Amino acid sequence: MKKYWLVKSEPEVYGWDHLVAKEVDMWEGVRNYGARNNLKAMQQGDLVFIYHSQSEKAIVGIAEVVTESYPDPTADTDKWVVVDLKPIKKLANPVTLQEIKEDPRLSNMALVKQARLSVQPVEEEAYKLLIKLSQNK
DNA sequence: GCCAACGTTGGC
DNA sequence: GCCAACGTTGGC
Repeated sequence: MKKYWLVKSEPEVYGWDHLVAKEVDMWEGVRNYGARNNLKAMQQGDLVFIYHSQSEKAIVGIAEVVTESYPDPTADTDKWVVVDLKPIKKLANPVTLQEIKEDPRLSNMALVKQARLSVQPVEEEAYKLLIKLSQNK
């Protein structure tokens, strides 16, 4: 069954536009065990929200997992992994952290409760709702 | 730029 | 293996 995820990045370092420019790219640099476990659970075809932290604090686009996890070639040990992501589409309107916090139906999202987790699962209901929010403007 | 939250490291 | 100290992330 298809699953949904959310990954965070700082747009100035590596954001949605970088991914679009590359067409398909490794999502690398995850150095956190919780986040890594989520990366490992990703499967081909899963959908991934790209969230921009810091200056933007909004979900900006959707990517698809094209290759499930494999060892991170940029790491000096083999305990870290990456996945390959392909941008699918930019959201019509970004969904901001503020909007997410204001919606009680989204208050249990890891994004709200565990601000620092850089790779996190998203419930299917939350996914659908976020898509709606991105269109209702 | 500050600070809270949280993850990691290292001494014991 | 515990826990204090430290470092990093990210919202404000």
